Amino acid sequence: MKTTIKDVAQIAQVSPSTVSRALQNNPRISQEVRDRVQTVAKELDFRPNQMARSLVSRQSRIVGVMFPGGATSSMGHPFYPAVLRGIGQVASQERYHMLLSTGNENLSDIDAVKDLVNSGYISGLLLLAAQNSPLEDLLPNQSLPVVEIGHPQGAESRYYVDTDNVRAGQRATEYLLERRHKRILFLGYDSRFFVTVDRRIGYEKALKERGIERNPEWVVQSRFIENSPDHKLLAKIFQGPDRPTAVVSMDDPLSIGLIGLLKGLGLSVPEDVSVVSFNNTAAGQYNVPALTSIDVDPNRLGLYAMQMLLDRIEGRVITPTHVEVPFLLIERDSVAALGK
Amino acid sequence: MKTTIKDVAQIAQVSPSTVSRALQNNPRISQEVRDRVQTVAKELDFRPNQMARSLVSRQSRIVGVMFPGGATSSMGHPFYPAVLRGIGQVASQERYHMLLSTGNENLSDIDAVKDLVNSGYISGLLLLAAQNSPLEDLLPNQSLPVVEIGHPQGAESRYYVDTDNVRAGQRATEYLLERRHKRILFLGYDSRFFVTVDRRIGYEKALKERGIERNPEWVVQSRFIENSPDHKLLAKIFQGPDRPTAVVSMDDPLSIGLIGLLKGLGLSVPEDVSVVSFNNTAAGQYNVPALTSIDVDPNRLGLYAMQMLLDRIEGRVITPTHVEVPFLLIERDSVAALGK
DNA sequence: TATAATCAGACAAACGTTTGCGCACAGGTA
DNA sequence: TACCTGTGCGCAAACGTTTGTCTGATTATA
Repeated sequence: MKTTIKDVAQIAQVSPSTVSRALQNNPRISQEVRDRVQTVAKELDFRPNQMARSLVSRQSRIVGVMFPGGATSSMGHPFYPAVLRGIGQVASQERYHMLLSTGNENLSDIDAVKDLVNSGYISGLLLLAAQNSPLEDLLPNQSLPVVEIGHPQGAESRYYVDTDNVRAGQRATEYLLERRHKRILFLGYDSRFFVTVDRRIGYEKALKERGIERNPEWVVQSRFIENSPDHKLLAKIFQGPDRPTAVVSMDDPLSIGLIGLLKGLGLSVPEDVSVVSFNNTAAGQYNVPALTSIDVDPNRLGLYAMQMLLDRIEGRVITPTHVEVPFLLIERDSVAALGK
Repeated sequence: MKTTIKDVAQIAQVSPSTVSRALQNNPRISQEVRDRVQTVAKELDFRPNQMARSLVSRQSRIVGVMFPGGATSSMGHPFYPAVLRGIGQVASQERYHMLLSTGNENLSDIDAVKDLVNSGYISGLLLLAAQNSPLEDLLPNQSLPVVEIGHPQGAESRYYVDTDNVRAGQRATEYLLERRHKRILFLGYDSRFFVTVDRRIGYEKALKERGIERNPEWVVQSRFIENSPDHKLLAKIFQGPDRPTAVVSMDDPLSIGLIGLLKGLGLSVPEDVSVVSFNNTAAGQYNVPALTSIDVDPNRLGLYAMQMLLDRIEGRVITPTHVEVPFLLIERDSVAALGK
């Protein structure tokens, strides 16, 4: 039998309520009794049942962490573990736990969140929102603090941390422009994912500022370079006479796939085609050529998000409703300057 | 206000206990009432408060997942997310949640586990045990099912899933022996980590079976190839006249570091030195040369462990107290056969 | 027809805490 | 002496469920 508050109370010769207060250092309890209770509690290795505590206090020291498609699918990409790591860092410091939500084929993400929220288990929610979702519907209980990681479209009132993907896309493009590239392809666009939408905006902005006409056919939607339809489209584009000399690519794995495809066409990187990639993964780092890639600092993304969430849970005043985490362009070997 | 069982009871004109039973399809409730209650519950979008439910039933549909050193440090290596992914897969199917434990500098792993166990939050525990720990002490509540991932030394009675690291080490070594290598170095030994201890045993076993004398100085403990003391030791070994022609290396990042170091010495892989690595990471896959590496299938490790844990939690009979997950040697470009 | 057996549902206790309120006792003031 | 004010602690309700036991009604048995 686990030791309960009653056991402590009995041995310390006080009532359960006194034990409860004594352990919280409530000033209504005399120093003497407080010491006695705490000693007994320590001796019995008493650890309050969080379930009971949470039931009445409606506070759980657990935050829900919702991965799109469940942890199952997300964990495949190093971005998510890195975010989780950031979250874990502050969770650990503040003695919070993380409850991972798991949507799957039978259980939509939305239902998974609902379950999480209504379960009463969590006192805050971290939403890794890759896609936009009607969050309002998700949260019958308006009082639950939510912080999103990733930009929630059209809802400025929400709390979130994010990368400024417009600027990131712009920066990637400018980096190539500065090296005299003019024919730049944008690879990995997907209207469902706001990261890519935003980066595309930045990409087009950069082109426009240099007065370069953009070619809509050079925004390629492939996320799965290995498969055929996009494969063929890309092959066609790169076999044409006015082929792109550079690519802004949404993800390192994608870039690596692209490089393989180009090699098959007799084109090499960076000699024939330059590539600026995103996410700065280990795979990209060790690739040959090592990828020049924008690091969006997922670790810090998680860290800030968790801090913000905790501020909200514990009612600390916070001014900003969102924070931007700076990105960093890591220069490696996949970009060459074009001759004059 | 969230809708409670009482709200449902009132509207369905029955008592709370009847609602409870109706929702569990308890046969003591007539079909008619059952239907009525369920309809009302659906209309109100009633989701039982798990906190309350768990308090009385002592069942939470949450399993604790304990990473060594907290999720914080673990998540850096792709092995752990992959395990988590496996766990998540079956958790998702069975509508379980994962509660991540987070030890840190102020809170030892042991205390973190104790907290987790006594919190009452979890009904099972998955222990990613890299190092041995006095598990018995950890579990005052003997009734909590625990499954370990990784071999718990000297406690055959526990439940665990594991890779047969002795055989894996042996296999890696044999793979080199078959290619006529005789001078083989073992890199990354660390007595605190049983994986490496076991693999070393396999390594020495393989050597012995071929009648090759083992050189204790060729078991190098470095895990941090970039830093100096091990760095120097390795440099010295590889600059000697009878330098190793092959290496069994405990981890892909380590191997990549080694390859860099060798390059600095004018030695190239696989021409001068062959490397068989472990963990088959993306980084190793894209490395040049691509690493021949043993995949220990962490995803399946997590999957089996979670299945085993659920079997125990839900009281299903299970015969084996542990299961071995097969490993796979992935052949790539970091090994060359030695001439006759 | 009386009695037992069965059935459907209600009642209430319990899970282990927190917390508002009440009460006794002490000391100070009138 | 009588009254007020604090101080320190206990009592009991509450959180939202589950579950053992009880009750009243129906049906079966003798």
